[in-house]
This record gives sequence, structure tokens and C-alpha cells, in this order.
Amino acid sequence: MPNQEIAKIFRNMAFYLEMEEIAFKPQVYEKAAENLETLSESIGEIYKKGGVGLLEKIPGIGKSMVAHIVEYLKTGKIKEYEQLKKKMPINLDELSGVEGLGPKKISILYKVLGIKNLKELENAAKKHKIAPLSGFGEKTEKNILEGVEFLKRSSGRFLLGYILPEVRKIMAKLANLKEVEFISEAGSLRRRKETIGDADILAISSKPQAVINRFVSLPGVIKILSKGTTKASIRLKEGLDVDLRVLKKESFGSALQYFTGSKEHNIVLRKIAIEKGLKLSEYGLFKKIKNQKSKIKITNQIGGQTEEEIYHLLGMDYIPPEMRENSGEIEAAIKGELPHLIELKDIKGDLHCHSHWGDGIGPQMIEQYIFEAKKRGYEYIGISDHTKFLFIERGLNEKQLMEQNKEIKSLNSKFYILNSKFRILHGCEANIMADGSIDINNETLSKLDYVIAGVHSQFKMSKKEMTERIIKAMRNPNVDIISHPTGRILKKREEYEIDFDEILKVAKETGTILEINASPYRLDLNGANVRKAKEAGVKMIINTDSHQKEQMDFMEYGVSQARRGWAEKEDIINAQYFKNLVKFFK
DNA sequence: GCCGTTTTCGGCCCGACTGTTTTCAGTCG
Repeated sequence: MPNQEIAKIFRNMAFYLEMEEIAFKPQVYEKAAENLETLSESIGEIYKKGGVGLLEKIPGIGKSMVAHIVEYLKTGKIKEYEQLKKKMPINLDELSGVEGLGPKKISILYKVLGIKNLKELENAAKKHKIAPLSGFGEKTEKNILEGVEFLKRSSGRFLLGYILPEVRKIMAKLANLKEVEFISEAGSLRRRKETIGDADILAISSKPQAVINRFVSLPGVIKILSKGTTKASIRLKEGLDVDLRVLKKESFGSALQYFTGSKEHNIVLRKIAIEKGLKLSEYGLFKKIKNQKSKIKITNQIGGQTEEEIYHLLGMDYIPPEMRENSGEIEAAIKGELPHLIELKDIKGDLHCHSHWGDGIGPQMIEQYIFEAKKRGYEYIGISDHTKFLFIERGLNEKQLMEQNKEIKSLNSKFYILNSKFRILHGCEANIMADGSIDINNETLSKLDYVIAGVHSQFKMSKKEMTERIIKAMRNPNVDIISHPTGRILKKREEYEIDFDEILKVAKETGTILEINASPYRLDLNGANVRKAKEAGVKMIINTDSHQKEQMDFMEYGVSQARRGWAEKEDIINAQYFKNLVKFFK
């Protein structure tokens, strides 16, 4: 979709305009970019359907923006942007990624020293050319150098599945302090984004200094980035930055709301507050009162202890953190039409587990998975090893699958007697070949309880070919589930190109289930695609793709992605009881 | 440059920290 490409250009234009110190325009380009990004329909399609008039209906898009969009659709370029780039030929992504560098500083660095990229920035800092610049200084130069180092080392973002356990460890240590009344994560971490830039923690305490002191002296801290009376930032040895803010009880709700974001979500809430004659900040919800001289004076905190209170006072239902992206959740909350999001406790089984028969890591006996599943209160578990095409993953052939089937049948009778409710299902994760066929014959597939099929090779096909390949697999009468439908590996591999709308259409038609792969390296479907699938009426399943029993804990990440995609219990087949689950299998 | 049930002109979200200044700009979230 060109939406993301144009959004990116608008964002960069906003940055250039800010470098030029042009007022207000930058925010408008920024806003236009945001709106394009959250659009579910391709901008090209919209233009085809309704021309310039329909484009202008997109919020934040006016005459000039439409002209830019049309120009891009026709020529693949935006002249004004090209001119800006020509005027300031710098690598925006690199330079703006450096902590502490914004448009003004980058502009000075380019105009005075001709710095265009990270390498040149590093050289200039090392030669102490930056400190003498007006507005800069020794400290800034040092920070820039460290920022460059940090960027080179960490490439910016971390996986949710890595960060959340780390932050929970830190929170547990702080929660042990008697000075800490309550503690929570905030920011994109609380919204459960798939990757996190840095982690935010909020705590309630009447003795903030004690909490701050403990925080900056935690084991693993390699650098104290800042330390104030109520907030501090640390860098852990893995290169992860963690911010802590300590607050009083009366503003905890508003602070949690504020620091959870997203920024876009908060901006809209603030505007709603203003419309109601209120002011929302991290310290609370306040009533604005004009005094005699018509100078606005702020008094009366009317809310802020809890997030619920704030949302209610603003005239809407409480919005779960995972939904706070300003993508329609506020409108839904005002109308009282928010979905009842699926929760971890709704999950009744995990149908994507790799055992010792295949490439399970170590001795992943099926019994161990059963034990872990029962520990989690599941009602069923599914074993699905790779199949023969994936030779290096010890994929099973037809004969081996049938042998495995025997073992599972015997385990089933054993556990069925021990606990009449628990079931073991036998599936496989078969391979979708380049031509869309499955690497296991239909006779064998039909003997399994269910079949997952996934693409594990030849990722670089054209969009049309890849879409046809998956569609053909979905039309196989034995294929029930498509695993990790877009094939991305976070921070490593892009999605392969597919026409997702087309896939949804055929999934609906054939009753094929799409997987929300809960592995922190995949999280595929992502939130946006989950939402599209839900809207298309396509059922999904949240699977951990476990290669060892501990990975069954990944379920939490899958559920959070489903929540980011507004999924409810009804949309997810492994949130259903066994007798209803099997109805979804072909 | 976009928007509009007080407006087609005059507004655009808010507060804190850092490092630079000598009262504040830039950046961040």
C-alpha cells in the first residue's frame, strides 16, 4: 500500500519544515501522516473510487495534501519533498534517531558543519567540532557521541517478549520497598506494542527519593541517564533504557493514562477535555475557571486517581491500553460500543506445539506439554510438528505422522480416563510448497485432528504468486489453519508480499482459520491485520508455536496482539470449549 | 496547511528536564 510510503514522506516533510522553523505546517504534515497510516483502505483505491473529492474527505487531508497524494500516485514522487531533500540532503532516519537531536539541532549541524549522516556526526563529535557551536556544548557533544554508540549497538527497539519479563523483574524489586504503594508499567509496553523503544514504569509513593535511589542502584544499571526528584532514567547493560516516574496517589490515574499514550490518543482526549471546559494533564483532570480579569485560572481537580474516572468524566467508556492508538477507539468508547476484548484467561488450549518427534528443543515429550497445559488450566493441547519438506527441522513424513498418531491416541485414552475433560489433539504444521500444494498427502492429512499449513520457504515471490500460493493451500480440504500468515520475523525479515484482503475473502469462504502466532519474534498476524480479519468475519487462533514447553508462556503476547486488533472471545477459536473448537475444523 | 453548531480567519496539546544560557530554546514523551 502506498499509504505507508506517503505517510513516511509527509513525516519527513514535517521534519524538514520544522528545520526551516516554519510554524504550524509541521504538525499538519505530521497529522496527515498519522491519518494515512491508520487508514485501512489503500489510498490508491480511494482515489480510483472517488477521485480528489473522496481523498479530501480523509481527516487532516486538504487540498494541498490531496495534490501531493495524487502526484505521488501518478509519478511516484512529490516534487516539494524532492526539493526539500535537495536543499538538505541529510539522512533523516539516522540523524533523528540520535537521542537529543531534533530538527533545530540537526539543521545547525548541517548548515554549519555539513553533517549529513551518522558517520559524519560521529566524526565531528570525536574531533570536538560540535561543542563550540552556539546552543551546543561539551555535554551535548558527549551525549551525541553516546547516542550514536547506543544506536549502533541496539538499533533502537527491543522485542516485547524480551522487555516485559525484564521490566517485571525491576518492578518486583521496587514493589518490595515499603515506600512503594503501587507500581505499573506504562508507555508502549503497557499498550503491548510488538517492539518497544524504551520502557516506562510508574510508581505511587509519598517518598519518591527513596524509590528513585533504589531504582538507579538496581543491578544491571550501566548508566544513569537522568535523576530528578520524581523521575529518573537508567540504561541497563543490554542497552535498554528504563524510565521511572514516582507520583502521588491523587494523580496516579491521570499519570498512568498520560504516560501510557499513545500520544495521538492523548491529544484527542485533551481536545475533548477542552471542549468540555476541562484541562487534562498528567496531574489530573481540572476545571478551568476564569477570574475577573478574564485571565484563565486553573483550580479544582475533578478527577485523576484512576484511569476509569478520567475516561468516564470525559464522557466515554474505559478504553483498554492495547486499543489506545487513536484508530477509532475513542469514538467507539463515546458511543459505548467498545468490544469486550479477549483475555488470557479465556484461552482454553494451545494448538501449535513442536514435540521431540520433530524439532522441539531438547526432550520435549508430549507428556510434558500435557502437564504444562493442565497447569495453565487448558482444556486441550495440540501437537503439530513440521512435515517432511523441512528436512533440517526434522520434519515428519506420512509414516512418522501415523506413528505419532498412535502415541497421541494412547496418551489420549490415558488422560481421558484421568481427567475426562482434557484432550490431546494431533495436528501438524505442514509446508505450503511454492505451487500451493501441501507436502503431505491428503489421505494422511485427513487422519489428523487438524492441519496447520505455513509458508517456510521461497519468501520472495511476487504478490500475486504468493497470494495464489496461500489461497490454493486454503482450498485444500484438509487445511484448517494458516500459520504466521505474513511470514515476518521482527527486526529480521519483512513480511512476504500478499494481498491480505484477498486472503481474507478466501479464508471466509473456505472457513480457514488464520493464526495469531504468539512467538515474540513473529506476532503474526499483527494487531492491524487481526482487526481486518475480525471485520471480515474470519476466525483466528492464538498459538505459541512452542519449541519447548516454557515457550507456552508466549500465549500472553499473542493475546495482547489480538487485543490490539480488537478481537473478542468469539473471534478466537481456542477460546472456545473443545466441543465447539472442533466444529471449526474442516 | 487544516479546520469550523460561537468562527471562512485565527487559532492550532501540555509539562518537565537538560544544557545552554543569564531568562530560555530544544527535545522528549
